[in-house]
Amino acid sequence: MARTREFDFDATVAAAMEAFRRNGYEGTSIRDLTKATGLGSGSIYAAFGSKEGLYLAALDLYRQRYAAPLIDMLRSGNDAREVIREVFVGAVDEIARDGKRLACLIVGATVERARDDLRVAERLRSTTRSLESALFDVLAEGQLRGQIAADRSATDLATFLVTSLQGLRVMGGINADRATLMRSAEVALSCLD
Amino acid sequence: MARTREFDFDATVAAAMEAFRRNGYEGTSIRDLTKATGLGSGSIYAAFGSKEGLYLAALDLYRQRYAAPLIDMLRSGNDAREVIREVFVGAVDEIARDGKRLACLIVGATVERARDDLRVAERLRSTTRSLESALFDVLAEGQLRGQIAADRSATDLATFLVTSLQGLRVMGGINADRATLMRSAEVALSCLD
DNA sequence: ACAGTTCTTTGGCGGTCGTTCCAGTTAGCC
DNA sequence: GGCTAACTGGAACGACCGCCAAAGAACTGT
Repeated sequence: MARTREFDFDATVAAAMEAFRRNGYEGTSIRDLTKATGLGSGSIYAAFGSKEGLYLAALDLYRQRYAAPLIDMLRSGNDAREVIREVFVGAVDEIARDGKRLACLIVGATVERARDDLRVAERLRSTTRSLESALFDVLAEGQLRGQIAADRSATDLATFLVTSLQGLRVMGGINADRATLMRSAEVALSCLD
Repeated sequence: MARTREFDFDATVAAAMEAFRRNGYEGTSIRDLTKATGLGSGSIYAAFGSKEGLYLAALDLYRQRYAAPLIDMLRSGNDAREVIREVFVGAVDEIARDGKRLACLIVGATVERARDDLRVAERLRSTTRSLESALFDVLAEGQLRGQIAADRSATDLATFLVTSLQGLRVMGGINADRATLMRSAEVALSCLD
C-alpha cells in the first residue's frame, strides 16, 4: 500500500464549493482554492485532475446537499400543499440568510458554465428534471385528493414552481430581504389553489 | 481642437455587450473585447477607463435596450392583462431565440458581479425597482377596473412577476425550449386571475 | 530495516491577464 | 500649412493564470 490521504475529501470539496459560490468559476483561481482548501495545487490536481474537475465535484456536492434534500422532502409522502410550502419557505430562508454572500451554485453554473461545459449542463438538466419529477408526483397526487387545483396540468405547475425557485435565487442576489422574497413565494404558491 | 473620435461609440458598446453576454465578465478578456469591438486596447482604456467601465456601459446599454422597452410597454396605457402578457411572451420569445447563446446580462451581472461591484448592484436594484413600479401601476389600475384579481396586493404581484421573469431567464440557460418556457409563463400569468 | 507505492509540497513552466505607455496618425484652429 | 490635441494600434509591464514535474514524506507489506 501507500501513504494514506491526509486531507478530508468532503471538507475539501465543501471549501471549494463555498469559494466557487462566493466568487464564481472564473473568479476563483487555483491559488484561491489552495487557500480555501489548505491543499497545495499539486494535491488538487492529483485528486481532481483539473479546475473543472474540482468545480464538478463542488457542483455535485451542492446538488447532494441542497437539491437532494428538497427532493427527499417532496417524496416523504406528506401533505402535498404543506410539503411544497416547506420547500419554498426553506429556500427563502436560505436565500435570505446568505444570498448576499453566497450565490446558488446551480444558478451560477447555469449562467457562467452551462454554455461552455457539457458536463455541467448535463448535471443541471438532471437536477432540474429530478426536482420537476418529484414536484409532479406530489402535485398529481394532491390533485387526485383535491388538495391542489386540477384545472392546470401537474407538469406545467411543476415546471412553473422550479422556475419560481430559480427566480427567487436571482432576486436574492439583488435584494435578499426575507419578507419581500416570501411575499413573492406566497404568490407563486397561490397558483396551487 | 483636435482629432475626432473615429469609432462608433454605441456600436462598440453593443459589441462589448454581446461579448459579455456570451462569456460573462471574467470570461471575457480585454483582448476578446478588442477583437469584438475592433478597437485597440488603448482606445478602450481612453474611452472607458477600465474593463469595469466598459462592462458598466454594456450593462447600461442592455438596460436601455431590453428593460426600458418593457417599462415603456407597461406605461403605454393599454389593457393591463394584455400588456403584461405581451411582456411575458416577448421575454419568452427572446429567451427561446438566443437564450442558449446569450445570457441575460442582468441575471449574469447579479450572479457574477453584484457581490463585488457596488455600481453594478445599484444599477440592478434601480432597474428592478423601475420594472416593479411600472408593473405595480398597471396592476393597481387593472384591479380598479376589475381586470386583475384584487385579493392580492399589487405590490406582491409586481414583485412576483419580476421574480418569474428572472426565473424564466435562468431556465432558458438550462432548457430553452419555447413551449416549456411558455407553459411556465402561462401559470405565472394565471396568478392575475 | 527496507522496498515499493502513493500522497504531499515546492517551485516554476509557458501563457494570458488588466493595464499603461508610446510612437505615429489625423482632424480642427490659426 | 504649421501647430496642437486627441485618437489610434500595438508593444510591453508586472502579476497572475492553470497546470505539472520532481522530490520529500508517510504508509504498507515483506
